[in-house]
Amino acid sequence: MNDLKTFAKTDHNRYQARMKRVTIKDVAREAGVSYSAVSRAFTEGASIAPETRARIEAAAKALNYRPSLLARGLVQSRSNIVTLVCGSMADPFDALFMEALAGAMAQVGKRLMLVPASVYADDGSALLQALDDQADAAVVSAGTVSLETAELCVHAGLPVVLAGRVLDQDGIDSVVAENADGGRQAADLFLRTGCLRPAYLGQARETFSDRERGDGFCDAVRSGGQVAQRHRLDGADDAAIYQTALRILSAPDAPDAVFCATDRIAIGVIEAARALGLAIPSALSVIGFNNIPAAARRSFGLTTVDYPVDRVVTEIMMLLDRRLGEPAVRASTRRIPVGLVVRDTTRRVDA
Amino acid sequence: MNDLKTFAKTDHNRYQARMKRVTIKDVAREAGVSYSAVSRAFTEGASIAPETRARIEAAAKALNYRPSLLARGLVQSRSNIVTLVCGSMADPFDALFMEALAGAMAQVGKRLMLVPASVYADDGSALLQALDDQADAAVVSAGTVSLETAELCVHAGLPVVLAGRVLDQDGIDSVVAENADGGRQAADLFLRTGCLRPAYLGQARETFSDRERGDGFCDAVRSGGQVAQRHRLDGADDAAIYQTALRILSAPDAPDAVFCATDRIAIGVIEAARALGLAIPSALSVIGFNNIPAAARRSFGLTTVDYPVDRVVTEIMMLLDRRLGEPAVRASTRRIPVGLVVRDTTRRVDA
DNA sequence: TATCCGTTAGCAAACGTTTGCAAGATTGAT
DNA sequence: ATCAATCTTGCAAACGTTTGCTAACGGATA
Repeated sequence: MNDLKTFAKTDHNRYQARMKRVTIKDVAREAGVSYSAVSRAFTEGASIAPETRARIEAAAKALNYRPSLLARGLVQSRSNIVTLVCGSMADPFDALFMEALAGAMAQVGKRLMLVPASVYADDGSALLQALDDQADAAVVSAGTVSLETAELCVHAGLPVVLAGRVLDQDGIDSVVAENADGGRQAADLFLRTGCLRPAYLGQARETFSDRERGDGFCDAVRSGGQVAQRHRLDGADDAAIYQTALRILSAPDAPDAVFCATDRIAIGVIEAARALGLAIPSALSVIGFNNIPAAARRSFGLTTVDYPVDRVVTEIMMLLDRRLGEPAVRASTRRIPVGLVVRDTTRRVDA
Repeated sequence: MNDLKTFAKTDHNRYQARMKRVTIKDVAREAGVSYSAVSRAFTEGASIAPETRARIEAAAKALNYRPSLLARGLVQSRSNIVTLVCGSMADPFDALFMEALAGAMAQVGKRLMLVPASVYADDGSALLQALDDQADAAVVSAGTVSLETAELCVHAGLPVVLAGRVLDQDGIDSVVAENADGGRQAADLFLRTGCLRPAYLGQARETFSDRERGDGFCDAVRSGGQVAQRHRLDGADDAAIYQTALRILSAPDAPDAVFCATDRIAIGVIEAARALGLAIPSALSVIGFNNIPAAARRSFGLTTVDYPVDRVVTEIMMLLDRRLGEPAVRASTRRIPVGLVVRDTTRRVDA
């Protein structure tokens, strides 16, 4: 990607041969009205005679007129853009979340602007992009968001909703899974199916959800009178997942049941177990989190904690709706209930 | 998602308590200069005394000033936004493509605006969003794009690059895989490993790439003196893939080798084969396309045609760079070479 | 000291909309 | 026919920038 270095430096305006845009004035002239009339013709419920509107619409169509969202955004100080600060798409869950969110936004006439957290300094500055864009709102599903940045957004009246973490800052809504409960459910199943050495396997870098899941799991295991190992990935990609799983499963005190922070990790564990000749679920039980489509594949049949992405998106939309209507409303964090879907990587519970 | 119906209708501006934005004028007042000076302080290489610039930057920082991209975009008629018309993210390849593209754009100071093709009428109107946004460019990786719409974009001076298809319209660049060659390579491997009833399995709705892959494959099979079956999915989701595969593999004249339009389809075929007790690769060979991470998993070990997503993104950036510098340049379509990566779903070729 | 040139700063006009206000047109009732 | 009330329309001022032009201010040269 070295050729990109020259990209920004090239003066792309040298050949400023860009066509002049068809503006509201052109339409006005064509239709023989003032240009405020044209504006009104395109605003639903504005005070304009049906016949005039028809004439204007005809003129607009003839000229291929399209309103400039930039100009509109400028004067309304609202852009109909929602900024999504997102991370890697390597986990299918994240991709599906983004798709669902984009769809929901489109339904309410807003569009999603992508900001990859990875290309910004890890100081929460990615979120500031939303401010620059005059975004109507921001959704953060990855990356750091500092209290300072958050404060800035709140102060600027930018609604921010966090997905997958909560921040102790007034004015910042968030929606997260009932992570601890999910962990508890996983632990319960392990205990009830007679697992003796349960373990938790979390992300390489601890995240909010990751910690909650691990805590919920380990606490529940402890309540059951056992102790849980707690591990962490050596890296973020599939190979690292596999290697970590191999290491854990071939250790002297290898677990006989592992609860993973995500389905993607769980699948790596399944593959490592198979490579080691460990029978699933008799010798090793595995539970994931998210219930991504791959978990349901026959190749894996992964028992997992279902985290319904549509519910997440719906909650986000509701929080946004509420805060857009009433900006000063107290911040709230919505907890999405999760539920075990039992497949083939856990043993039957004895009746 | 029924609650969204009221979303747009709610008057979110009722409580227009939005903080007044810190503008260039505020900074100018604070720094004791005219506001054009402030503008220049933020434009690289502008004619301004270093000391004045420093003072202005200090003032800007003190006030938390952030330039309005809307205003800037309006006057420059350039928004630093690139619109991506995209489809479902159910196939990991698409998600990874998007991630890579977003990253590359971020590196050159542009941001990606998501337009889900599915929410727009199937007449190419999704692309018009790019026009409304005053986007610097548009990338289309899904959905329809009509000649009429394309013509409109070209005429408006909006660079459009198509990913995965070519359009016979001057001014529209595109980058596509050497699909036919990939199909040919797959066919050759099948033939050389002694497969007798090769088949192609394409998308539910035929796409450009899909057709090319199928054609390349079938032609090559024919040149080898055999005939190839040609099938099509019954639906788009994983379940439909699996069912279709089941049907094809249990037919009386079931193929003993199937080349799939994508890895995702190929994985479905592998699973169906296993469910039917067909040994891979002895009883059934399978080849996919794209080489997504899942193909390399031990569970699948899928032989596939590698289509390097980074190359695609690089080409797109280069095409964009070229056209931004010289808008009237002739349209070109870049073909990305593809290559077989042989794993475990095909038989060894006899030396 | 007068002249010229280069650098820096400010003025004001764009960019394409929306929208409050007031005037004009239309309607209906008296 | 008159008046009030309602609808429709146009004017012009925003919105927050960039940028061409001009002026001011130096210093260097003659």
